[in-house]
Amino acid sequence: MLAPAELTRAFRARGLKVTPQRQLLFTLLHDNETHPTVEALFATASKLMPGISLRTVYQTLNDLAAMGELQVLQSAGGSTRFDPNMAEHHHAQCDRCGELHDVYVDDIDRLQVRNLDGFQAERARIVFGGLCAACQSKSNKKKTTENTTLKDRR
Amino acid sequence: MLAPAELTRAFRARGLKVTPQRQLLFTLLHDNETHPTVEALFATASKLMPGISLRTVYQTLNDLAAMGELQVLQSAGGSTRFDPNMAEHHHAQCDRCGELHDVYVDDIDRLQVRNLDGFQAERARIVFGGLCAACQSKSNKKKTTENTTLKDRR
DNA sequence: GATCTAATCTGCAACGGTTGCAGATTAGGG
DNA sequence: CCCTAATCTGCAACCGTTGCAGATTAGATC
Repeated sequence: MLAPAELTRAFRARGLKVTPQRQLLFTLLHDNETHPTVEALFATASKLMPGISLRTVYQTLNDLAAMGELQVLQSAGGSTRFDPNMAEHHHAQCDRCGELHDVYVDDIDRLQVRNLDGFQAERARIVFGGLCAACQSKSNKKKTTENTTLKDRR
Repeated sequence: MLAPAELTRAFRARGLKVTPQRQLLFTLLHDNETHPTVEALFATASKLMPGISLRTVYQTLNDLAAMGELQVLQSAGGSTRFDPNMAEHHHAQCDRCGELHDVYVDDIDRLQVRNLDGFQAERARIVFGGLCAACQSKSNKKKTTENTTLKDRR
Protein backbone atom coordinates (compact mmCIF):
# COMPACT_ATOMS: atom_id res chain seq x y z
CA MET A 1 0.00 0.00 0.00
CA LEU A 2 1.19 3.52 -0.74
CA ALA A 3 2.08 5.88 2.09
CA PRO A 4 -0.73 8.13 3.38
CA ALA A 5 0.48 11.20 1.47
CA GLU A 6 0.57 9.29 -1.78
CA LEU A 7 -2.79 7.71 -1.15
CA THR A 8 -4.19 11.19 -0.69
CA ARG A 9 -2.97 12.06 -4.17
CA ALA A 10 -4.20 8.79 -5.63
CA PHE A 11 -7.68 9.28 -4.17
CA ARG A 12 -7.97 12.84 -5.49
CA ALA A 13 -6.70 11.75 -8.89
CA ARG A 14 -9.65 9.38 -9.01
CA GLY A 15 -12.12 12.04 -8.01
CA LEU A 16 -12.41 10.59 -4.53
CA LYS A 17 -12.29 12.87 -1.54
CA VAL A 18 -9.86 12.61 1.31
CA THR A 19 -11.74 12.88 4.56
CA PRO A 20 -10.39 12.77 8.11
CA GLN A 21 -11.90 9.30 8.44
CA ARG A 22 -9.97 8.09 5.43
CA GLN A 23 -6.76 9.72 6.51
CA LEU A 24 -7.03 7.96 9.83
CA LEU A 25 -7.51 4.61 8.11
CA PHE A 26 -4.57 5.29 5.82
CA THR A 27 -2.29 5.71 8.79
CA LEU A 28 -3.75 2.73 10.65
CA LEU A 29 -3.10 0.53 7.65
CA HIS A 30 0.31 1.86 6.72
CA ASP A 31 2.97 -0.77 7.41
CA ASN A 32 0.36 -2.76 9.30
CA GLU A 33 1.38 -6.40 9.31
CA THR A 34 -1.43 -7.70 11.52
CA HIS A 35 -3.80 -8.59 8.67
CA PRO A 36 -6.63 -6.82 10.46
CA THR A 37 -10.31 -7.57 10.11
CA VAL A 38 -12.78 -4.77 9.55
CA GLU A 39 -13.87 -5.07 13.15
CA ALA A 40 -10.31 -4.75 14.42
CA LEU A 41 -9.71 -1.63 12.36
CA PHE A 42 -13.04 -0.22 13.42
CA ALA A 43 -12.19 -0.78 17.10
CA THR A 44 -8.83 0.98 16.78
CA ALA A 45 -10.26 3.77 14.69
CA SER A 46 -13.11 4.30 17.12
CA LYS A 47 -10.71 5.00 19.95
CA LEU A 48 -8.96 7.69 17.95
CA MET A 49 -12.07 9.08 16.32
CA PRO A 50 -15.16 8.25 18.35
CA GLY A 51 -18.27 8.11 16.22
CA ILE A 52 -16.62 6.87 13.05
CA SER A 53 -18.98 4.48 11.36
CA LEU A 54 -18.34 0.84 10.67
CA ARG A 55 -19.88 1.50 7.28
CA THR A 56 -17.15 4.02 6.54
CA VAL A 57 -14.44 1.53 7.37
CA TYR A 58 -15.96 -0.97 4.95
CA GLN A 59 -16.30 1.70 2.31
CA THR A 60 -12.71 2.86 2.55
CA LEU A 61 -11.31 -0.66 2.59
CA ASN A 62 -13.33 -1.52 -0.49
CA ASP A 63 -12.04 1.58 -2.23
CA LEU A 64 -8.46 0.72 -1.36
CA ALA A 65 -8.93 -2.85 -2.54
CA ALA A 66 -10.48 -1.67 -5.80
CA MET A 67 -7.46 0.57 -6.35
CA GLY A 68 -5.16 -2.39 -5.83
CA GLU A 69 -3.71 -0.96 -2.63
CA LEU A 70 -4.86 -3.80 -0.41
CA GLN A 71 -4.99 -7.55 -0.71
CA VAL A 72 -8.19 -9.17 0.47
CA LEU A 73 -7.64 -12.40 2.39
CA GLN A 74 -10.42 -14.93 2.85
CA SER A 75 -9.20 -16.97 5.72
CA ALA A 76 -11.45 -19.55 7.32
CA GLY A 77 -13.97 -18.76 9.99
CA GLY A 78 -15.93 -15.71 9.07
CA SER A 79 -14.49 -12.31 8.52
CA THR A 80 -12.26 -11.04 5.77
CA ARG A 81 -8.76 -9.82 6.51
CA PHE A 82 -6.89 -7.04 4.73
CA ASP A 83 -3.23 -6.93 3.86
CA PRO A 84 -1.57 -3.67 2.86
CA ASN A 85 1.61 -5.51 1.92
CA MET A 86 1.39 -5.64 -1.85
CA ALA A 87 4.86 -7.08 -2.42
CA GLU A 88 4.75 -10.61 -3.79
CA HIS A 89 4.48 -12.66 -0.67
CA HIS A 90 2.55 -15.47 0.92
CA HIS A 91 1.18 -16.43 4.31
CA ALA A 92 1.73 -18.86 7.13
CA GLN A 93 -1.30 -19.48 9.30
CA CYS A 94 -1.04 -21.13 12.67
CA ASP A 95 -3.31 -24.14 13.13
CA ARG A 96 -3.76 -23.34 16.78
CA CYS A 97 -4.05 -19.58 17.22
CA GLY A 98 -4.97 -18.70 13.65
CA GLU A 99 -2.33 -16.00 13.45
CA LEU A 100 -1.33 -14.96 9.92
CA HIS A 101 2.31 -14.21 9.16
CA ASP A 102 3.91 -12.89 5.96
CA VAL A 103 6.45 -15.13 4.27
CA TYR A 104 8.41 -14.86 1.06
CA VAL A 105 8.96 -17.58 -1.50
CA ASP A 106 11.51 -17.11 -4.26
CA ASP A 107 11.21 -20.02 -6.60
CA ILE A 108 7.51 -20.32 -7.27
CA ASP A 109 8.18 -20.04 -10.99
CA ARG A 110 9.89 -23.40 -10.86
CA LEU A 111 6.92 -25.33 -9.56
CA GLN A 112 5.83 -28.12 -11.85
CA VAL A 113 2.08 -28.04 -12.09
CA ARG A 114 0.19 -31.02 -13.48
CA ASN A 115 -3.38 -31.18 -14.72
CA LEU A 116 -3.55 -27.49 -15.59
CA ASP A 117 -5.68 -28.55 -18.52
CA GLY A 118 -5.17 -25.36 -20.45
CA PHE A 119 -5.43 -23.10 -17.42
CA GLN A 120 -3.04 -20.20 -17.83
CA ALA A 121 -1.61 -19.61 -14.38
CA GLU A 122 -0.33 -16.11 -13.78
CA ARG A 123 -0.27 -15.86 -10.02
CA ALA A 124 -0.02 -18.17 -7.06
CA ARG A 125 -1.15 -17.68 -3.52
CA ILE A 126 0.30 -20.00 -0.95
CA VAL A 127 -0.89 -20.47 2.61
CA PHE A 128 1.31 -22.62 4.78
CA GLY A 129 -0.23 -24.46 7.68
CA GLY A 130 1.50 -25.51 10.87
CA LEU A 131 2.35 -24.07 14.26
CA CYS A 132 3.71 -20.60 14.90
CA ALA A 133 6.71 -20.16 17.16
CA ALA A 134 4.60 -19.07 20.11
CA CYS A 135 2.25 -22.04 19.92
CA GLN A 136 5.15 -24.44 19.50
CA SER A 137 6.78 -23.32 22.70
CA LYS A 138 3.47 -23.71 24.50
CA SER A 139 3.58 -27.35 23.42
CA ASN A 140 7.23 -27.78 24.51
CA LYS A 141 8.54 -28.55 21.07
CA LYS A 142 11.97 -27.81 19.72
CA LYS A 143 12.54 -24.56 17.90
CA THR A 144 13.06 -24.26 14.17
CA THR A 145 15.43 -22.16 12.12
CA GLU A 146 14.65 -19.72 9.37
CA ASN A 147 14.87 -20.19 5.64
CA THR A 148 14.05 -23.85 5.45
CA THR A 149 12.02 -26.06 3.19
CA LEU A 150 8.96 -28.07 4.01
CA LYS A 151 11.01 -31.18 3.52
CA ASP A 152 13.44 -30.24 6.27
CA ARG A 153 10.63 -30.30 8.74
CA ARG A 154 9.56 -33.88 8.22
CA MET B 1 -13.28 -38.89 0.67
CA LEU B 2 -14.01 -42.55 1.31
CA ALA B 3 -16.50 -44.41 -0.83
CA PRO B 4 -20.11 -44.45 0.40
CA ALA B 5 -19.87 -47.98 1.83
CA GLU B 6 -16.79 -47.09 3.82
CA LEU B 7 -18.28 -43.83 5.00
CA THR B 8 -21.22 -45.80 6.32
CA ARG B 9 -18.84 -47.85 8.42
CA ALA B 10 -16.90 -44.79 9.52
CA PHE B 11 -20.08 -43.02 10.62
CA ARG B 12 -21.33 -45.99 12.61
CA ALA B 13 -17.92 -46.44 14.18
CA ARG B 14 -18.28 -42.91 15.54
CA GLY B 15 -21.76 -43.52 16.88
CA LEU B 16 -23.30 -41.53 14.05
CA LYS B 17 -26.30 -42.88 12.22
CA VAL B 18 -26.52 -43.47 8.52
CA THR B 19 -29.76 -42.04 7.24
CA PRO B 20 -31.09 -42.00 3.68
CA GLN B 21 -30.31 -38.29 3.54
CA ARG B 22 -26.69 -38.94 4.41
CA GLN B 23 -26.37 -41.82 2.00
CA LEU B 24 -27.63 -39.60 -0.76
CA LEU B 25 -25.08 -36.95 0.07
CA PHE B 26 -22.33 -39.56 0.21
CA THR B 27 -23.07 -40.59 -3.36
CA LEU B 28 -23.45 -37.01 -4.56
CA LEU B 29 -20.05 -36.15 -3.17
CA HIS B 30 -18.22 -39.26 -4.22
CA ASP B 31 -15.71 -38.45 -6.97
CA ASN B 32 -17.32 -35.05 -7.28
CA GLU B 33 -14.80 -32.64 -8.74
CA THR B 34 -17.07 -29.62 -9.02
CA HIS B 35 -16.21 -28.15 -5.61
CA PRO B 36 -19.88 -27.67 -4.87
CA THR B 37 -21.37 -25.12 -2.55
CA VAL B 38 -23.95 -26.15 0.01
CA GLU B 39 -26.66 -24.61 -2.14
CA ALA B 40 -25.56 -26.58 -5.19
CA LEU B 41 -25.61 -29.85 -3.26
CA PHE B 42 -28.95 -28.97 -1.73
CA ALA B 43 -30.40 -28.27 -5.18
CA THR B 44 -29.22 -31.60 -6.58
CA ALA B 45 -30.24 -33.51 -3.48
CA SER B 46 -33.68 -31.89 -3.48
CA LYS B 47 -34.41 -33.25 -6.95
CA LEU B 48 -33.60 -36.77 -5.86
CA MET B 49 -35.14 -36.51 -2.41
CA PRO B 50 -37.75 -33.77 -2.29
CA GLY B 51 -38.15 -32.36 1.17
CA ILE B 52 -34.58 -32.84 2.31
CA SER B 53 -33.63 -29.93 4.50
CA LEU B 54 -30.88 -27.45 3.79
CA ARG B 55 -30.03 -27.79 7.45
CA THR B 56 -29.33 -31.48 6.96
CA VAL B 57 -26.95 -30.78 4.13
CA TYR B 58 -25.00 -28.38 6.32
CA GLN B 59 -25.00 -30.87 9.14
CA THR B 60 -23.69 -33.74 7.06
CA LEU B 61 -21.03 -31.64 5.38
CA ASN B 62 -19.83 -30.41 8.74
CA ASP B 63 -19.67 -33.97 10.00
CA LEU B 64 -17.68 -35.07 6.99
CA ALA B 65 -15.31 -32.15 7.34
CA ALA B 66 -14.82 -32.89 11.04
CA MET B 67 -13.95 -36.46 10.14
CA GLY B 68 -11.36 -35.24 7.68
CA GLU B 69 -13.27 -36.58 4.70
CA LEU B 70 -13.77 -33.22 3.04
CA GLN B 71 -11.64 -30.16 2.49
CA VAL B 72 -13.35 -26.87 3.16
CA LEU B 73 -12.47 -24.18 0.64
CA GLN B 74 -12.98 -20.50 1.42
CA SER B 75 -12.93 -18.93 -1.97
CA ALA B 76 -13.79 -15.29 -2.39
CA GLY B 77 -17.32 -14.04 -2.76
CA GLY B 78 -19.56 -15.63 -0.21
CA SER B 79 -20.23 -19.28 0.13
CA THR B 80 -17.95 -22.07 1.16
CA ARG B 81 -17.05 -24.85 -1.23
CA PHE B 82 -16.38 -28.48 -0.38
CA ASP B 83 -13.79 -30.74 -1.93
CA PRO B 84 -13.99 -34.50 -1.42
CA ASN B 85 -10.60 -34.94 -3.05
CA MET B 86 -8.31 -35.49 -0.07
CA ALA B 87 -5.23 -36.36 -2.08
CA GLU B 88 -2.52 -33.73 -1.79
CA HIS B 89 -3.50 -31.29 -4.45
CA HIS B 90 -4.06 -27.63 -5.11
CA HIS B 91 -6.39 -25.39 -7.05
CA ALA B 92 -6.50 -23.14 -10.05
CA GLN B 93 -9.23 -20.53 -9.99
CA CYS B 94 -10.26 -18.62 -13.07
CA ASP B 95 -10.21 -14.85 -12.67
CA ARG B 96 -13.15 -14.47 -15.00
CA CYS B 97 -15.62 -17.30 -14.34
CA GLY B 98 -14.44 -18.25 -10.87
CA GLU B 99 -14.26 -21.93 -11.78
CA LEU B 100 -12.09 -24.06 -9.47
CA HIS B 101 -9.94 -26.80 -10.95
CA ASP B 102 -7.79 -29.41 -9.20
CA VAL B 103 -4.08 -29.34 -9.96
CA TYR B 104 -1.12 -31.31 -8.66
CA VAL B 105 2.25 -29.95 -7.66
CA ASP B 106 5.14 -32.29 -7.03
CA ASP B 107 8.00 -30.28 -5.70
CA ILE B 108 6.48 -28.16 -2.99
CA ASP B 109 8.98 -29.55 -0.53
CA ARG B 110 11.72 -27.74 -2.37
CA LEU B 111 10.28 -24.27 -1.96
CA GLN B 112 12.58 -21.90 -0.16
CA VAL B 113 10.54 -19.99 2.35
CA ARG B 114 11.96 -16.86 3.97
CA ASN B 115 10.77 -15.04 7.07
CA LEU B 116 9.19 -18.12 8.61
CA ASP B 117 10.34 -16.72 11.92
CA GLY B 118 10.07 -20.02 13.74
CA PHE B 119 6.84 -21.07 12.09
CA GLN B 120 6.86 -24.81 11.54
CA ALA B 121 5.25 -25.33 8.14
CA GLU B 122 3.69 -28.71 7.64
CA ARG B 123 1.29 -28.14 4.80
CA ALA B 124 0.88 -25.76 1.92
CA ARG B 125 -2.22 -24.77 0.04
CA ILE B 126 -1.71 -23.13 -3.30
CA VAL B 127 -4.33 -21.35 -5.35
CA PHE B 128 -3.23 -20.36 -8.82
CA GLY B 129 -4.91 -17.41 -10.46
CA GLY B 130 -5.32 -16.84 -14.18
CA LEU B 131 -7.69 -17.76 -16.97
CA CYS B 132 -9.20 -21.18 -17.55
CA ALA B 133 -9.12 -22.70 -21.02
CA ALA B 134 -12.73 -21.81 -21.74
CA CYS B 135 -12.35 -18.17 -20.78
CA GLN B 136 -9.12 -17.88 -22.76
CA SER B 137 -10.76 -18.99 -25.96
CA LYS B 138 -13.55 -16.51 -25.38
CA SER B 139 -10.88 -13.80 -25.41
CA ASN B 140 -9.21 -15.20 -28.56
CA LYS B 141 -5.92 -15.98 -26.94
CA LYS B 142 -3.53 -18.74 -27.84
CA LYS B 143 -3.83 -22.08 -26.13
CA THR B 144 -1.42 -23.39 -23.54
CA THR B 145 0.06 -26.79 -22.96
CA GLU B 146 -0.06 -28.93 -19.90
CA ASN B 147 2.58 -29.49 -17.31
CA THR B 148 4.25 -26.13 -17.40
CA THR B 149 5.70 -23.71 -14.91
CA LEU B 150 4.57 -20.23 -14.07
CA LYS B 151 7.75 -18.95 -15.60
CA ASP B 152 6.92 -20.41 -18.98
CA ARG B 153 3.85 -18.28 -19.10
CA ARG B 154 5.56 -14.94 -18.82
C1' DG C 1 -13.41 33.24 1.65
C1' DA C 2 -18.03 32.47 -0.21
C1' DT C 3 -20.60 29.32 -3.20
C1' DC C 4 -21.87 25.09 -5.06
C1' DT C 5 -22.23 20.23 -6.07
C1' DA C 6 -20.86 15.72 -5.96
C1' DA C 7 -18.79 12.71 -2.84
C1' DT C 8 -18.99 11.13 1.75
C1' DC C 9 -20.66 10.07 6.42
C1' DT C 10 -23.75 7.94 9.57
C1' DG C 11 -27.44 4.93 11.13
C1' DC C 12 -30.45 1.68 10.01
C1' DA C 13 -32.65 -1.85 7.41
C1' DA C 14 -31.95 -5.67 4.53
C1' DC C 15 -29.50 -9.58 2.80
C1' DG C 16 -27.07 -14.11 2.23
C1' DG C 17 -24.77 -17.78 4.38
C1' DT C 18 -24.74 -20.41 8.49
C1' DT C 19 -26.04 -22.10 13.06
C1' DG C 20 -29.11 -22.85 17.37
C1' DC C 21 -33.19 -24.63 18.88
C1' DA C 22 -37.33 -27.69 19.69
C1' DG C 23 -40.48 -30.93 18.69
C1' DA C 24 -41.39 -34.93 15.65
C1' DT C 25 -39.13 -38.92 13.58
C1' DT C 26 -36.04 -42.81 13.06
C1' DA C 27 -31.66 -45.78 13.08
C1' DG C 28 -30.04 -49.55 14.96
C1' DG C 29 -28.27 -52.00 19.34
C1' DG C 30 -30.25 -55.06 22.75
C1' DC D 1 -39.94 -55.57 18.81
C1' DC D 2 -38.43 -51.78 22.02
C1' DC D 3 -36.11 -48.03 23.47
C1' DT D 4 -33.19 -44.19 23.35
C1' DA D 5 -30.04 -41.34 21.41
C1' DA D 6 -29.18 -39.46 17.10
C1' DT D 7 -31.26 -37.18 13.33
C1' DC D 8 -34.55 -34.51 10.54
C1' DT D 9 -37.14 -30.46 9.53
C1' DG D 10 -38.61 -25.67 9.85
C1' DC D 11 -37.90 -21.60 11.79
C1' DA D 12 -35.71 -17.96 14.20
C1' DA D 13 -31.48 -15.90 15.24
C1' DC D 14 -26.87 -14.52 14.12
C1' DC D 15 -22.94 -12.40 11.80
C1' DG D 16 -20.47 -10.08 8.29
C1' DT D 17 -21.51 -7.12 4.70
C1' DT D 18 -24.07 -4.02 1.64
C1' DG D 19 -28.05 -0.78 0.08
C1' DC D 20 -30.33 3.22 1.07
C1' DA D 21 -31.48 8.12 2.40
C1' DG D 22 -30.97 12.24 4.48
C1' DA D 23 -27.47 15.27 6.64
C1' DT D 24 -22.74 16.80 6.04
C1' DT D 25 -18.47 18.22 3.81
C1' DA D 26 -14.28 18.26 0.55
C1' DG D 27 -12.52 20.88 -2.63
C1' DA D 28 -13.08 23.05 -7.38
C1' DT D 29 -14.50 27.60 -8.98
C1' DC D 30 -15.01 32.24 -8.72
